[in-house]
Amino acid sequence: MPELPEVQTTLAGISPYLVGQKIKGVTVRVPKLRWPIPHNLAALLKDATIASIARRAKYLLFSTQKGTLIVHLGMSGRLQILKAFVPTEKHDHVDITLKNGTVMRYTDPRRFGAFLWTVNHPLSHPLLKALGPEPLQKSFNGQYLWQRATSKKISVKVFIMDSKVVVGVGNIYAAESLFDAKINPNRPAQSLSLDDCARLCVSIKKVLRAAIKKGGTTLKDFLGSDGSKGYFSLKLKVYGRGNLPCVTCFEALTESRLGQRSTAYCQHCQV
DNA sequence: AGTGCGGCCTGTCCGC
DNA sequence: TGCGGACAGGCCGCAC
Repeated sequence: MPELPEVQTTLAGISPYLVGQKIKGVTVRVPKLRWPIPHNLAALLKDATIASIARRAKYLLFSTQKGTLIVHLGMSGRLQILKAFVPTEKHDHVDITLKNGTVMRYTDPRRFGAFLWTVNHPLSHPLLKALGPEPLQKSFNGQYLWQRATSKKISVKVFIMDSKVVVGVGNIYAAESLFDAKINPNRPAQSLSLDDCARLCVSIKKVLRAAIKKGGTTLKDFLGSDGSKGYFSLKLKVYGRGNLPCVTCFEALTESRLGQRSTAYCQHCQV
């Protein structure tokens, strides 16, 4: 499931093949994603040149002179670059074909992803305008997090997964970051000290950077944008390891649910 | 305003 | 072997 590191990896994987290229045509086979793909997307993109591709949170922004294509990979979405003909399979919903013959193919079994179009500045789009800071930028720091946590009764795990607080921290990385910072995920956000918040910020940045470096944590749904099998070996310390021994103290990890999400942590190490 | 949760989907795994 | 149900998950949007 693409989290921020996977989206970043996808961006890096597809950019060299797409930026500066002119679009020959777009085929939409299944328009029913999280929201319907605009019915005229093919007409909008035909003959457009992809000037640049950027990432904001988990959204990919394809800029053209006509407007911006906003893509979200949802839970199971994947973008691949095809340099030769490959027959479509069941969940291949969109092809964007370039004049040079290269195809960017979107595959998404669960169809939680999105293809949207805007002629305005993409960051002013309703889905993007209220987003919190990027986790890797300097303004995301202990002071900021501590201020935002004031009077917040929700658990710190749910808090850091709120995209209005900080973007790109999904369930896996929230659990891993809290373990790294030695903070119990059940603690109310407002109970965190400034020092806790500073440690947590450092841990979030550390965990995300490590994952980006490894090319993203790769679960079964993800393939690299070049189509190669991408089982990267990022070792998760708590996520999915309920009842297994803590890597630090060897006590059994606790697994519970927080905000309808499975949460694993060490009751001994995380205070 | 802050919080909690339903819904969107399909593949996989479990128990009967 | 087949089948129903639980579960996984990002994130919007609604209800309290």
